[in-house]
Amino acid sequence: MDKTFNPQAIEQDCYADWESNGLFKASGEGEPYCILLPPPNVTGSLHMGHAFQHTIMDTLTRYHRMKGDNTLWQCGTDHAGIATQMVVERQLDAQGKSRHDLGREAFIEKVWDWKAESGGNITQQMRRLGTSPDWDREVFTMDENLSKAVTEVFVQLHKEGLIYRGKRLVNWDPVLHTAVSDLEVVNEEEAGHMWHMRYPLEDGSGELVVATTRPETMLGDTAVAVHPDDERYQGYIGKMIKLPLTGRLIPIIADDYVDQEFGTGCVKITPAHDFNDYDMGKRHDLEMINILTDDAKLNQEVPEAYRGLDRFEARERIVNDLDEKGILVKVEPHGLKVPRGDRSGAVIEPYLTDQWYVAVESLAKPAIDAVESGEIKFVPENWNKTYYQWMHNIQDWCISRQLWWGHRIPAWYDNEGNIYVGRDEASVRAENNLADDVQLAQDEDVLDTWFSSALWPFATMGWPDETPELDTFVPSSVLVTGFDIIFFWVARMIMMTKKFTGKIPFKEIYITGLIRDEQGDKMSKSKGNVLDPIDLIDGISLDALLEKRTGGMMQPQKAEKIAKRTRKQFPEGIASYGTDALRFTFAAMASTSRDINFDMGRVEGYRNFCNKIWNASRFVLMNTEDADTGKGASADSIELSMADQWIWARFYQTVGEFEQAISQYRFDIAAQALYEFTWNQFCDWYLELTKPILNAENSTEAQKRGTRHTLVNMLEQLMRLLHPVMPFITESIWQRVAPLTDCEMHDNASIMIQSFPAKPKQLDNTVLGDVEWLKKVIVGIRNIRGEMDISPNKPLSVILRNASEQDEQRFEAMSLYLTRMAKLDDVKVLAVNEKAPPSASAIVGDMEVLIPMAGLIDKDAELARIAKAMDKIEKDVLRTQGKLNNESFVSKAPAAVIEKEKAKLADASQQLHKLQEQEKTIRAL
RNA sequence: GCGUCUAUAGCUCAGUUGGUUAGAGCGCUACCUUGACAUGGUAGAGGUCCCCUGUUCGAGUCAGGGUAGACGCACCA
Repeated sequence: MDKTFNPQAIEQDCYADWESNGLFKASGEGEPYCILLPPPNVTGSLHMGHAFQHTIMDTLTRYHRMKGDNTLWQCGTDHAGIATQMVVERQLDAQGKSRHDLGREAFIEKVWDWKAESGGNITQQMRRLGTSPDWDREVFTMDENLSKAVTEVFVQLHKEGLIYRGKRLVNWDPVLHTAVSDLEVVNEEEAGHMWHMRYPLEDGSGELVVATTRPETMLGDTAVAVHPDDERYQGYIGKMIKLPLTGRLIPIIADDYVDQEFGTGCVKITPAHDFNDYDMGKRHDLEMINILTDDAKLNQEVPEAYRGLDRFEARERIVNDLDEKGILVKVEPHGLKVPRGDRSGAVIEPYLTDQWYVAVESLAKPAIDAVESGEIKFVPENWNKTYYQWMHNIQDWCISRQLWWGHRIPAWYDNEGNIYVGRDEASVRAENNLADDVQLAQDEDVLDTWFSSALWPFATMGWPDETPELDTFVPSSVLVTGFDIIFFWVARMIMMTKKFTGKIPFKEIYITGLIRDEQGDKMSKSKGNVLDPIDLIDGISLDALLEKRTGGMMQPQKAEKIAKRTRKQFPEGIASYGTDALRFTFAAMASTSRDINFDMGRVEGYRNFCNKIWNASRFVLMNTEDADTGKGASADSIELSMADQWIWARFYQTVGEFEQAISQYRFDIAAQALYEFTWNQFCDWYLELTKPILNAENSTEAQKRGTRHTLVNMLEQLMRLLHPVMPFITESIWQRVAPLTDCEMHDNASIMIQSFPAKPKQLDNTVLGDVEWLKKVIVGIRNIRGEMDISPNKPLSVILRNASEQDEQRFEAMSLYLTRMAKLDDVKVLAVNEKAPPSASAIVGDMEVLIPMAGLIDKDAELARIAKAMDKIEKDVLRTQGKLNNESFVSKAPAAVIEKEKAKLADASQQLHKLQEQEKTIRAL
């Protein structure tokens, strides 16, 4: 074995073996345990958020597999309609072509080509992360079977009237030329203006001043509204306005939507281009004049001068013209929320089109109930409030997209404009008795990507066919995902799964935090702070990292700043930390917090942890590989030392802590337990405690065998415990150590399919106390050495004063450990009344550990040390006395708490007394 | 406007139903190349738990108010 851990040397081979041996498959035995992978974009690549969530899912999957559950991690990828289509369109654009030049069929073929080219990328990266989903069950949302489910759901919902087609105002992206759902629109505060304009009455008897942030929409105004109770305008209601620039006559109407306090209290109404105006238009039966084309230019409905102008250009022209005509009263700066498409960044237009909708109200009810009843639990729990808030105000879902890449809507039109929905054209004809000569054209639109994602829990299990997987793995056990897609995905899966299977899709929803950079900023290409998980695994040179961060930028002017920052943070690039260190980091950072600032220092620390494990194993193997480890030996030929018994007891405590933490999705606590045990107990103490036995001349063969037996078996079990989080290093070490134990080894033996360490029924707690005592004595002596500046190499004589019977027994039993680990050449137990020479001292319970000062210890230094210790304890004594002297504390606090305080006071007073005695003795020298 | 979250060591974060002296990692200081490991060992320093008021025998933890910041939803003529 190498002296330092080298992850590259082991990871790839390991994975190939697992996969080719079929170890990722559900066993078919035991309790079902299932996790659904949130399908990543098929042509995407693995980012830190994926790596984080996948680590958690894989840890759960591996843990449950080892626990003997029938464990399935169902994986797959998403066709990601808009995102993928945009990528391919950009490629075409580079060749000076648009998708329309190719035509629908050829374009879609291009997308499939792109999928074939880049589609394996993210799944290969997942393999690098060590994830263990059942790859043979991998599905793609546009696979035949999933598409079948999509059609089936659409047809059934349509039949029930829950999918309908309607002309309504939608969020229109004028760059992508498609409708998008409410969720795909982000409203950001931007600086704008408020224009006030005079609208003259038709009869010339006056005017109303209206204010707007979008003056160009005035060309589509079909009313002006005032509040019905507004005294200022009582005389105006019902009169007509002559709309400037167009000369159209529009009514003044009264509607209590109008806020009298805001602006002038008069609102221009443009029903075809504003959601509120649309509602008002419906209420008052107003004309709806669409003045825009689908790329947001003014259309034929407007005066000739403005036709064909882009909306922003038109705004300028109209404002100018109004100003010239004296219609513009004033312009004020005004902050407003601007709706933009989350993909294109374009300003979204409310636009009147025909679209398909899902009527969600009846679907939402059972989905709300499922969470309210506790059948589905959010972890952390308060996310259910976010869920309820959205679900209780849910709007119908616009599911049609004017794209080409996606599931084509299963609807056909005849020449009369009749719509037929069905599984395919033939069944539409059959079901509707349409003659062969009736021409049918399929709807051009495709479905929102999230429509197919919503079916993930059951469509991946074979629905609409009746399959065993539907029975076994629906509901799945837990969904691991981010809060950013609770509405997009989680809520819709609950609705659809309830609707079509009658079951919930998952029992728990573990909402992870969002990975941010070390300063708490979101990672983004434009900020240049993106970390690629693969680069943390393999390492990357500074040059390559700079190229990655600054190459092909949308805003090249930022490149220099990014390069500077990158050079500063990674002057030598990024080191190779290996998968296990990265995974451990993610686990350790997975607390309940919603933002997780990724700290490179943690990765480095856990890389060191891997190295520690590696070297501990090296030590174990060095001492056992060519020796008798008691394999197959009878129990009576193996003599376990106190240290051996202690480490087992400590180990199972840790197993308990780990399992408890995992059951609550506290991966940070679980990781902490693993780290603490492995480093601070196993390495720092246990391995050191084996050395005296292995090296002592007078150890018996049974004792040495016992120690070796514990070394290999402990390490073997520890690897199992660590395996769910750190699959590679544990497999690699396990392969070496398991043959030294009684584990059954066959050709395809892997740690992956060993059972998880199980706590024996009885744990001997007495050894725990014994070894804790030993540790205290050793630490006390080391402390004196450290603070007195006595070389660790200098052997010391030690005297134990006021030792109880138990102290003496413990000393007898562990003197070998004590003398070796504290480097003592002599230990003497002082008899009662026997005088000790002047000494430095450490206190362990009632016992004092004395190190004679002669020739070793500086009087002043020891006095200083005692003063420091007394200071600490004095404060303690005072605080405790204060509490116990407080009558209300004594009368009101629970007895157990008072007892504790009393014991504490007694202990502290005794220690203080001893320190005072020591001080007197030393001062007298 | 409605709702959610965060504030603890220089940095990144734990801290359970209120109850020992508030913890970890990194960083820092001193010493140590000891046959597993310097990606290491030993010892140590470092805290006004954001502020105020309250409840309580007792508050980092609970309540009210405030400050600073993050996010979601709705609305903004």
